[in-house]
Amino acid sequence: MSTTPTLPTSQLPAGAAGVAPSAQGQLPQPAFSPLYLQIKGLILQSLENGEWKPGEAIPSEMELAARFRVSQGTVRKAIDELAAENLVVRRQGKGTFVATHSERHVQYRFLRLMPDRGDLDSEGPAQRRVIDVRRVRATVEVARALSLRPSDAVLQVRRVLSLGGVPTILEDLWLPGAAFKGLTAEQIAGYPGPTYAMYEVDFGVRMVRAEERLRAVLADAAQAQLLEVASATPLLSVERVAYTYNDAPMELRRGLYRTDTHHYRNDLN
Amino acid sequence: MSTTPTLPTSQLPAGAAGVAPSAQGQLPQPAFSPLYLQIKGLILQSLENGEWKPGEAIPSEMELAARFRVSQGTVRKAIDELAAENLVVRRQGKGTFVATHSERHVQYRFLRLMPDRGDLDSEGPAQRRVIDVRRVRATVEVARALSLRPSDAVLQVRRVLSLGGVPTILEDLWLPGAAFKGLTAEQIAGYPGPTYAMYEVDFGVRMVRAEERLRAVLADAAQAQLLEVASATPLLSVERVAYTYNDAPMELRRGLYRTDTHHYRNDLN
DNA sequence: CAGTGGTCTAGACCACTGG
DNA sequence: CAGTGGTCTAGACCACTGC
Repeated sequence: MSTTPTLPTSQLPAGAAGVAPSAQGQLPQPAFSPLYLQIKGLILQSLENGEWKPGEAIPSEMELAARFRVSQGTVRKAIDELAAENLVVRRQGKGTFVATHSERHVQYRFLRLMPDRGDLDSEGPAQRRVIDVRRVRATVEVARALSLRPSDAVLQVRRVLSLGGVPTILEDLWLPGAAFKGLTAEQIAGYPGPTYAMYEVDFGVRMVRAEERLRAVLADAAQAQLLEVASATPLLSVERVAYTYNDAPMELRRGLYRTDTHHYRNDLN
Repeated sequence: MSTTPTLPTSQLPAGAAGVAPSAQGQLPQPAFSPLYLQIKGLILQSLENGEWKPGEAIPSEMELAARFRVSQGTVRKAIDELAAENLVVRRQGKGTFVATHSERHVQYRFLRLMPDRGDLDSEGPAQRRVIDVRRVRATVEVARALSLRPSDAVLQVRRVLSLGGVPTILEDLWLPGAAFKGLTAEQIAGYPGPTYAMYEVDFGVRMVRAEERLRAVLADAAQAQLLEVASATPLLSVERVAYTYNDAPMELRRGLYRTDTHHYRNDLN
């Protein structure tokens, strides 16, 4: 990436603001897009294209300003939004880095389960026990959640996570077979770090956001056994769809959380 | 500017009361505070003092810039943060307004329960049925959550919310007796709008953020009857502490949500 | 020390709202 | 039309990091 193939839609003015929102558009949505949003889009494209890999630094604000022929302030505002969305991380004095799940600090980025006393760190690293990995065809529900066709190949994983030595989470994962070809049980069980970090490293899939739906359910016999609780124990069901860039769903996950010693924490504002 | 050659380590220009980040502390944290954060603090103070009431407009950016003797950009950055925290709302062409729970748009600001199909609006307004209001002494748990002394007076409310005609949420509320003196069952049941809006209007208490802890539990006999479900039905327990300014807790709430037709939705990023 | 992100200013102009 | 928030620029300086 040295020369500059950028300037795809070629709108970036040299010295003037503006960017002709639209000629005499009769559309109900003129869709005025300020410059910094266009810059944000361009940077986003480079992130998606893998021009900079997770953990790497992106060019400095000055460099990007020169590249896009805008002022530093405009680049700054674009990066501000990307940072707010956790797509990049700013580090004063060092640079701006592509966010990654492979960092001690942001481990368990999507896990909201907390012990009633203390914090997750005090319980040591989570123990993963993989129960089952199999290739199946997507059910209607899985297909819809992952934007696949029913009967498309899907990897299904079942595992138990133990916190502080106690089995606490029973999870079923569904992954599009195409993107995760060759995934093995050993990979899932043995990877040192978050599973989402493994997705990045081994498959180039970077999860950017997720949506969860929570319900209270009763443990059936099989679930109760795996979690070492009585049958009909109430469990917190957490259904999660995780997305990469462009709102593309890449993982469906259904977790059953024991909430006798832990709780799901959420901050509202 | 006139008399402001930018200020090294914190300080406010003439006129406004400074905030002096910290005395010559020997702390390892020098606590450098940029100008815009000091301005934010001053605006925050005015919000707390009630200089501008919920729903009212605050002075324009230009006015505030003049008042604090800083540039518009600095005021802007301060307001940006306040807007990000939902303390104020910006409206282009109109002004910046003190956020309020009394708006159709942001109704149910803290309620994350969604019908499995459709949205909350499609079910019409929630029906409130107040079961009980009484004055009690704070238990140890309630006292801790609300930063009170045990045996301090507390208002306890029990009510059932029905969505689309179906009883869906059983809630117990605990409010500091001092701040909510005179609260009646009629006020709670009859107020047209969110309960948090009633707190604002009738008691001058504005909730700014909240923390929730979720668990899966089983309905006991009394709860089951009120929610019209079988005993031992799994329910989502949502324990919420709501805070006003200065992180002062002003309400403890424990909701039991039916999750057979609804789910608790959470977006992660 | 140079390079990075972070703050602050001053001024210009644009988009939106309401009278 | 005037007033408000929103965008953009250019330049200066500060705080932090690493060599």
